[in-house]
Amino acid sequence: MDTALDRALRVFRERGYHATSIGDLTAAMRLATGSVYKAFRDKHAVFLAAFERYTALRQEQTRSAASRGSNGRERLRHVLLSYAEQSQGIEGRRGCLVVGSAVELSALDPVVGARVNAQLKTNESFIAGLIREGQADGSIPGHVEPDDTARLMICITQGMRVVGKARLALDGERLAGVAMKLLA
Amino acid sequence: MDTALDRALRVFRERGYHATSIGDLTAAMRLATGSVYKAFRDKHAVFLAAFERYTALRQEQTRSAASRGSNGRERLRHVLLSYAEQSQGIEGRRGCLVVGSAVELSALDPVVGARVNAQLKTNESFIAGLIREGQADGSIPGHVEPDDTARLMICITQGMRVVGKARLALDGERLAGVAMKLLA
DNA sequence: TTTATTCGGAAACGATCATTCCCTATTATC
DNA sequence: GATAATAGGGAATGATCGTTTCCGAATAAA
Repeated sequence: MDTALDRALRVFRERGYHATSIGDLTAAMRLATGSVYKAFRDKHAVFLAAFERYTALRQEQTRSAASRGSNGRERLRHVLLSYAEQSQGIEGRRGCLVVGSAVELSALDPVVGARVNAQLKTNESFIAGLIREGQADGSIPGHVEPDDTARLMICITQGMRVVGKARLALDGERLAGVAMKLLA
Repeated sequence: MDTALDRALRVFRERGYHATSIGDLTAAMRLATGSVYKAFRDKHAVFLAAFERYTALRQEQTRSAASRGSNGRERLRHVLLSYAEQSQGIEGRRGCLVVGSAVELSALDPVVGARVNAQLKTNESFIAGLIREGQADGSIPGHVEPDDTARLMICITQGMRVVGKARLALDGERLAGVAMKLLA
C-alpha cells in the first residue's frame, strides 16, 4: 500500500495533478482501475494521500538534515544544503509536490490550498525556531529578525524547487554560503 | 488581438495550462471556438503566444522598477520590491506564468521548457548586471559574488510567487530589507 | 470439499476534452 | 451594385477523461 502510494507520488510530482490520468496512475502503481477505486474514493483522494505521505517524508528528511548541525546556525545551513540538493538533478526535475500543488491547485482547490498553506507555515516556523535556537546558543546575532528571515528563507527554498524544475544548476555549497549572509 | 491575448493570459495564469479548457479560453477571450482556431493553430499555440506576451510585459515592469533606483544597489532593491508587490494580494493569487510553466510544463513540454529556462537566465543576468553596476558605482561591495548572488535572488523572486499563490502575506519592505543583506 | 468473502482486472459508461467543419455576416474589389 | 474573400460563430466529431460495474481468482471459514 505504501509502495503503491510512493509510485503514485512520483507520477504526481512529475506530471502534476491535471496531467496525470487514471491510466498513468494505474500504470505507475501496477494496479488496475478497479483496484485503485477500491482503495480510494477518487483521483482527488489518491492525490491527498500522496500529498500527506510526501510532506511526512520530506519533513523527516529536513529534520534529519538539521540534526547534522551542532548549533542553530549550522542546523540552518544543513537545511538549506538539503533543499538545494533535493532541488537538483533528477530529483529536482521530479519536483516538489508542495510547490507543484501551490502553483497548480492552491487557487482552484480549497482543500489542497489549505494543506499547502499549512505545510508552508510549518516549514516556516521550523526555520524560525532554528534561528531562535541559534540566537540562544550564540551562533546567530540577536538583531536578526527570526520571522522575516524565516519567510525569506521559505521563499528561497521554494524558489530553489522552481529553478531546479527548470533545469538550472544549483550549487548547494555556494548558494547556502551566500544565503547565510542573511544571518549576519 | 492583444486584448484577447491578455484575457487568455489571465486564465492561463489562474488555472494553469491543463486545467484551462478551450471553453474557458473562449469565454475569457469573448471569442467562439472557431475564431480561436482561426487565429491560432491549437491550444498550445495560444499558450505560447500568451507566454511571450507575459514575459514581454513583465520584463518591461521589472526594468521600469529598476529605473526608479539611483544606483545599482537601489535599483536592485526596487526590483525586489516590485516582485514582492506582484506576488501579493489578488495579483499574487493570479500567479506568475513563468513559475507556473516551470512547475507544470517544464518537464513535459520541451518547447515551453526551453522558453522558461531562457527567461530565467535572462532575469538572472539582468540581476547580475545590476549587481555589477552597483559594484562599479560603489553602492555594492566588490567582494559580492555577482553570479551566485543573482542565482539566489532568482530563487527568492520565484519563491515569492509560489508563496504568494499560497496566500501567505509578503511584506515587501521587510522582505527586501532582509534580502539586501546579501549585498553586504 | 464446499462455501463465502475479499481482492484485483477489464470492459463499459457518460461527460468532457481538443479539434474540425460549415454556415453567416461583413468588408473589400471590380 | 454584384461578387469574391474573409472573419467570426456554433454545431458536430473522435478521442480521452474519471468513474462505475461486473467478472474471475484466490483465500479463509465451515
